[in-house]
Amino acid sequence: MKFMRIGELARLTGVSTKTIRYYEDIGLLPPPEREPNGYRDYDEQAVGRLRFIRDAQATGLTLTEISSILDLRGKGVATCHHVLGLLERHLEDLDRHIAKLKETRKQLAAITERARSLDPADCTDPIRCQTIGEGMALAGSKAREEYFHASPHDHKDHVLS
Amino acid sequence: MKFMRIGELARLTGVSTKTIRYYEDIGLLPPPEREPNGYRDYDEQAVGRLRFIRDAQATGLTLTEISSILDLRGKGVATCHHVLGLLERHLEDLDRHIAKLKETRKQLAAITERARSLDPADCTDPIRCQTIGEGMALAGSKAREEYFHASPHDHKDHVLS
DNA sequence: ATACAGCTTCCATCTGACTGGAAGGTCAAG
DNA sequence: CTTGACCTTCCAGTCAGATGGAAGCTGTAT
Repeated sequence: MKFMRIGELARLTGVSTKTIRYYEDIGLLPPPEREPNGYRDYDEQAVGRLRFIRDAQATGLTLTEISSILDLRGKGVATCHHVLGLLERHLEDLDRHIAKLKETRKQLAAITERARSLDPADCTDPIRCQTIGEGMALAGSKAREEYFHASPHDHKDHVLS
Repeated sequence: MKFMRIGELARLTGVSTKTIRYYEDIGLLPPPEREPNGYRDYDEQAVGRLRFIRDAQATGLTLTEISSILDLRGKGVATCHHVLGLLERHLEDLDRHIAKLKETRKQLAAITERARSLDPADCTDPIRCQTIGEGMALAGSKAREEYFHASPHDHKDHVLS
């Protein structure tokens, strides 16, 4: 029964084929059926699983942790308790994390407010902008853009022009 | 004027001495004064800065980005509107991220609660443990409706049935 | 005087999560 | 029958963010 190949799965989930194979290598995705020609053949469960991986990753779980959650299948009581514990711990982490985010957001907002209140005419000195922009040219990690689902345009566009 | 050595700073912030030196290497922390014997001598500003780094890092900012933000704060200069734009985007990202985390937290909490409320003795059914795993998947992905439209409004049938 | 904790630099190594590229098989369209 | 888009494996490289260890100095306590 043919469902979809790796490229289709990649398109549906936004995860690259490279990464999908990598997930299979590390045991995060089960090896799918193969077509007679050797091509991977995924069912639609794989889509859900892959999307869950993406979402869980965004809440701060590592791939290893996600793997242990997904590996539950048929493992019985111990795993059940294990995962429940994992979940509870993660909830606490999440609460702490959210609290910190709010606090830091406040600080960042203050910095932004101060910057905004300065005279825009001061922006005529390229050296100054360059100084501030240094390191920002290096900023804009791809991983983070995924994490925040930021708009696709590069941070470099905003630096030094 | 002697304030504190690297070990004390590490204790106050929960950041290892190794990591503190590493942050200095990459320009995230300014080189501190030195005692006559060559030991690093930090003032209490360093504590705030290091704590800010930790918090900002927890929001998903890279060390490079944190560095540029700290430069902006430290110099008090710069009404480079591009930098301002970057900061404002960070804020928007943060708001989205916080909102997403809160929602995920809520869903995870619901699933955890249901799992916890089971009689532990009932946890002998491997299928049930398996369905906890599936429930997890439901928690993370709203887009999943596309694939489980069969009973989109009765999640309980998918979770811990 | 010697032990010991704590500091120094320098350099190598690790982990997590990918990402790239070579070398080659598959298959429908032109 | 070749082109081009996909697919395969395998292995190496990258990047961020640390972490470990060697070799050696400092300063206090027994």
